[in-house]
Amino acid sequence: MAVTRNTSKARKTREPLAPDPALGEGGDGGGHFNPHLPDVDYGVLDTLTGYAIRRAQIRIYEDFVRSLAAWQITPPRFSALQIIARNPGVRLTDLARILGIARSGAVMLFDALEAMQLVAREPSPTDRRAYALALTATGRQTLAAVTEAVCDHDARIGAQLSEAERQTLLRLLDKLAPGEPWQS
Amino acid sequence: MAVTRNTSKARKTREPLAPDPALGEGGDGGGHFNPHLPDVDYGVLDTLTGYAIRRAQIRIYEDFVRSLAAWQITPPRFSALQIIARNPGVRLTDLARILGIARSGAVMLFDALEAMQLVAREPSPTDRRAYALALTATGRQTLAAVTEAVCDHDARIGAQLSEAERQTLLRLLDKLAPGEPWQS
DNA sequence: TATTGTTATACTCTATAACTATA
DNA sequence: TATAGTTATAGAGTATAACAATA
Repeated sequence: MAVTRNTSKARKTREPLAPDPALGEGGDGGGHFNPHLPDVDYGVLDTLTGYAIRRAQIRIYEDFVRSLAAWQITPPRFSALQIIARNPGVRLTDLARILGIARSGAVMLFDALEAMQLVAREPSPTDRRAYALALTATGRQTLAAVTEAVCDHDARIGAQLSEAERQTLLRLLDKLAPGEPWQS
Repeated sequence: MAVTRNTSKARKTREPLAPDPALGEGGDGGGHFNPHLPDVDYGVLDTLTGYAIRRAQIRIYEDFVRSLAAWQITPPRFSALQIIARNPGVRLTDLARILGIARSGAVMLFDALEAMQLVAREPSPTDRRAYALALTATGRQTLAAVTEAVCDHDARIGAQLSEAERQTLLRLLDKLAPGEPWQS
């Protein structure tokens, strides 16, 4: 089937997905990731830029999901909400490209947010194939609160750094990930 | 079933998994992730430490997998090989804790490396329940070549940075991800 | 009773490919 | 012919829970 906007058939909404079972406190991998256990020789891993970033990313992801659990908001969902809020009328294809995921993934991500009443598909004024993605009123209110929680989380993870250090970190990370791929 | 080490029944070896279909050049998400498209308003995302790290991590992961495709080595596989090489006799439970994954995941990861003839289970001298994990002769040779390729990759992604900047980056990332979780 | 390795199962995420409607 | 959105399917990766052997 294709775009069912103008038919009476209700769209199949997807259930809001669980935030991330990887972080359940229950049993096995339940604890917190410790990036540097004592009595362990990490070898070359300790000298690699890539591993240092991976370590940080795991910890940040954990804290993000914990901090936003009450809203069922994960990092990709927050990114999508921000992009939609700041770029009104983006299409699903745009969203996919911006987030670096496949179009089908963008549809699933958006469907989850739609089931949470945070976003809606509006008709594109220029292309009858496409939708203009938008936040609902609820979505705008929720995003305001969520953004505050995300900024709190981000401040918490950066608390060990001075503001000057944090700016330096952002600048160096930006240089690390330029627009064009690195030369092979 | 439990530990079948001393029986004649052959263990079920797992096929080496494909490196990561997410990076296929074929169709949809096939291109390279561009962390900062023009004409897109990223809003608060541009100010978040967490998003900057996520951007960098995606790009680094892509380049890692591309660089190591010939060996079928992914970041988790490389980490596991390094840990086993530098900490002879670690058990599967140790490996899981070090890498921050569940024990069942460590088994699957190790099984994949075993199917590639890079590692082997040796009897633990002190605990008949456990194995002492070790590299095979092939594993040691392969790891030497793979480590060189990984270091080349890491140098490439850090090429935009001076060595002083790279050291600063590592130091700041280390401060960001300390041993203990951040205070809620 | 607790721990080690193992297996079964489930779920998330992501991709590829085919399809409909429209450009 | 190409593009937008959708769906189906498949795969990797991770988790939880139960189990046998051993501590």
